[in-house]
Amino acid sequence: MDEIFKQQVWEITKLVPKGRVTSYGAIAKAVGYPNHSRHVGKAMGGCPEGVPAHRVISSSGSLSVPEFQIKLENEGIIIENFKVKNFKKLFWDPLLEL
DNA sequence: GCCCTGACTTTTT
DNA sequence: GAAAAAGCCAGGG
Repeated sequence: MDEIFKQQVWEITKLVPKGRVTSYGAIAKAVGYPNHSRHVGKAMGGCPEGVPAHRVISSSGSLSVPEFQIKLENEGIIIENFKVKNFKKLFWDPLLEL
């Protein structure tokens, strides 16, 4: 994947409002790669400080990284059994902001 | 250029 | 609604 791709992914991720979440697929679309949701995840693996990667989860509302539960709860997001409660309400689509 | 892998998604049971 | 399978594309060996 190109560095540009990562950069864009991180930019979008940083735009996610506090207390909200989004999905890999949504970000993938936002950066212009609708079917590269996986690579969004890979880009997250090398995300720098200041990027709220914990707000990026799968489209089902389940946490890819259980560890993020703490941070999410800290932002006011309710986690239940490794899944985001009220996911539909908390879901933030990057495309709406572009 | 083939094969495996991946913080995924969608469809089908 | 949860679990399994198929689909998707780019990178690395």
